[in-house]
Amino acid sequence: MKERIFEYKPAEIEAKWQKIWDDDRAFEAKIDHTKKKFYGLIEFPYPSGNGLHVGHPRSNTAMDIIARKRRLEGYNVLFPIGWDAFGLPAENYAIKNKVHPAKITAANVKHFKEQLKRIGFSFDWSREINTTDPDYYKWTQWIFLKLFEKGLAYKAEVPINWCTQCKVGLANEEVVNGVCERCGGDVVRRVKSQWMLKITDYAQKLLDGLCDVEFIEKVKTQQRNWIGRSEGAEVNFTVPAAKDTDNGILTVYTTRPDTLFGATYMVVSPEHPIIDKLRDRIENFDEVTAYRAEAAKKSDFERTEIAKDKTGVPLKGITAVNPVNGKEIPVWISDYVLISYGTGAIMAVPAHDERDWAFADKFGLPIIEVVKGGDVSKGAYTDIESGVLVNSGFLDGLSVAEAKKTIIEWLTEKGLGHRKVNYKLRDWVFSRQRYWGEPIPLVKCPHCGWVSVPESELPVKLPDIENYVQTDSGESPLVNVPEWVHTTCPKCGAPAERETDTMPQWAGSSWYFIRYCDPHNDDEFVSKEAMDYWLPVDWYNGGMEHTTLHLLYSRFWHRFLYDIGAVSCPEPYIKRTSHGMILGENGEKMSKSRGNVINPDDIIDEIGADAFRVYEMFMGAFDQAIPWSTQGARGCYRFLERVWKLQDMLCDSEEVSQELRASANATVKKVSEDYEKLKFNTAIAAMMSYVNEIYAKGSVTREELRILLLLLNPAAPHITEEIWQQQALSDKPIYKSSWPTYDESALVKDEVEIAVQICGKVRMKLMVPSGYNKDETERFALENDSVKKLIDGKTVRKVIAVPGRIVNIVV
RNA sequence: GCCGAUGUGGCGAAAUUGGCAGACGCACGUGACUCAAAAUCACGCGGAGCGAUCCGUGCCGGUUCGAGUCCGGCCAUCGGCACCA
Repeated sequence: MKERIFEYKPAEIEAKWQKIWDDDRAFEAKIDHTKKKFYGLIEFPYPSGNGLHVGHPRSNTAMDIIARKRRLEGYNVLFPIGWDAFGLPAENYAIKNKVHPAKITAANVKHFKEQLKRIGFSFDWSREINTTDPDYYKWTQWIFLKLFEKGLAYKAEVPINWCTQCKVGLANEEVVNGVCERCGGDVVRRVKSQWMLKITDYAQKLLDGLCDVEFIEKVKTQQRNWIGRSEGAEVNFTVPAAKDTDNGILTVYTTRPDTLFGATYMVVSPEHPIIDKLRDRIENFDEVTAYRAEAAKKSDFERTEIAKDKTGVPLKGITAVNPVNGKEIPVWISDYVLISYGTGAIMAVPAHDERDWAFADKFGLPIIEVVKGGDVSKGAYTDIESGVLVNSGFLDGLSVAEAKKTIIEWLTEKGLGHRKVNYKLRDWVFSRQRYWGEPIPLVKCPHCGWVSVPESELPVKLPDIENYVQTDSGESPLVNVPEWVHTTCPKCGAPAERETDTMPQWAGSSWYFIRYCDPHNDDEFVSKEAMDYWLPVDWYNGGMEHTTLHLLYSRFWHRFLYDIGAVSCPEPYIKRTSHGMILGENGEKMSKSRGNVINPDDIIDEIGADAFRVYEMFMGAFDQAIPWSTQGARGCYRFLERVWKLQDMLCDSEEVSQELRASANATVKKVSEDYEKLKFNTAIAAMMSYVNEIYAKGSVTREELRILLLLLNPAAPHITEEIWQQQALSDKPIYKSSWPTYDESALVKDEVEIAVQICGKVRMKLMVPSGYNKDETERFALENDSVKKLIDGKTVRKVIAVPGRIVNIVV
């Protein structure tokens, strides 16, 4: 082996190439209609004070590999980056230290940017955006106004989580096990007037849209479950006592209208309006009131904690009439019926619903079997496949499916009910009583009501304030800025007040991928040309934790923008994949309190960005949670060092080239395919094997090295560029080169090794000329002397031959 | 409780989807180099046995010439949802 040229010094090489890419503006995307576009997206980070952690680069490196590969394949690639910078940590820091959140955010962004740049991602930094930039949130506000104008934003009284110690409203994510995440104080529900977005209007569209996109199945399933579509019927029961109100009708929602004959009582939720309307007719109103107060006091947490133990109170003096058979049944209230779903009232069929059964069992209510197949004295029979209707008049003898159809037709005809679809999806609570968010651009006028701020006056900027703490009543700190709050009505000019609530963190991230297409446009949120060229996003990778919030919210906004003609495709993302979490070395989730956090800077200091990137991709299956191993990362450094030292093994022997050709071709095929399937671990393993093979031979030709460098470049861009340049493998750098192709015919070797089995057990291995078919392989094996010896004296009963793999001889 | 995923060496994991289980890497062991160590290179590395062989992919059963992979029934771990009628 020749003397080594010089040592592998990642720090020098990486700084050098990062500068070259910057100076060259190598990854800036420009619209070019002669080229096919590829838009690759990763979730833009929240620039937290802790800096980057090793989880971020997993997603980023994966998409960087795809982006770099696409460029080599000739695509015009958009791979942008930005900052999701509104949010609670910056605000909490501001409250504590009386520093403007913008200041700390800017410092964090600077730190994150340095860290990301060190890793060598091929982001288009010229398109960097920041959700807290007024030039950005101007358009977030603009989209909100569109929603408002279309009636999709409305104000409603909804319960929020209120921390009794901090005296602040908390987001659901901040409530952990019923107490405040920060101070451990009790969290109670408090009704507040909030801006809501009518995402429920889009439930069906968001569900249908899933059919047209390539999301991994897990994501689709979670979104479907979250939207929670169910088909059933609304049925009107008459309540004679309520004749004067509601026309004496109480409507329920049920997915089992077929069991209508089995309804033995009704339950309304404690919040149901009918209770107050019937107050004079309810004989035990005091008891009912006490129960309602008890239910209201319970937090959501308590309600679910005691989910299995049913409670309730009968509405004495009130009965309902089952429309199908005229039977009078009692009416109860219980908190197992939710006011927010269906009609807030149910018909209880204890024989065929587990919750109703538990309730009936506890309070001694009658249980009538109407679907045969189980033992309703022991528990509810809920099977809908095999049962047959009984005790059900004209439904007797029908299957559940037939009975459903028949009863719905009957109800519809008589005007007693109709088919109904319900969704679990709730409207989106959109306001926060916080400072560090986009101001909601509305003005409340005593004469005109809520009025939009005119587009020409956007953005409504956040004013500078001193104190970021919410008021005692839980209002946003913006209420303490009278000169900002007091304004005039844009419609009538009368004195009016601005909305002081701000938007949630999800707002800015619901459309950022659109802004990336045209980030510096002052006149529109995106130009038609940019949007038509770049959208939709071809491939979006991100965490599973965003499946039901960010991913659903952004699909909602995009679909809305499509409906009003502002964007030209209905779905924003064609393909969505997810990465697994990186755990600490002890296999637990990385966290400061566990003391198992790995700082990427330390790793890069030791082994360089390339080895860090390679390790993040090699450590295990991309979609699974994997514990970090610094030793394992060092192994990847060793691999790159071995690649570096291939420079000492260069030769121009025809023979060496011949011998490596088949492996090189196989590696191109394997790596090309595995990168696409996000199977980075096996792609890198294949390159390692290829390098091991070269070491076994002791030399490599320029062409075979060239192929390896191209394949490895997306994962380890710096070292591969440097070797490429050192060895003058081309007059242009790799990032301006082309992805290697493979020669299918060169994949075939002269001979293949197959296994010879006797009765399913491997007895020996045999080299067989490749290209042999089934019969030829079989004959070849049976004529082999060693094989003959193995089956000597036995009767061959059957031979199974699989060309290129195996011959199994049954004796 | 419901939905989803996973279960393979000391560890992270592979296995062309029914065809040689453990590729690749970590850790470990032996040797070479070295005064020595580190680094590097070479070899070994599921278990039992000197051996030919036998056993082995969470457990029990089945289909098949052949099962990590398919079918039936369990167990365990992780993630999401959770009184949604």
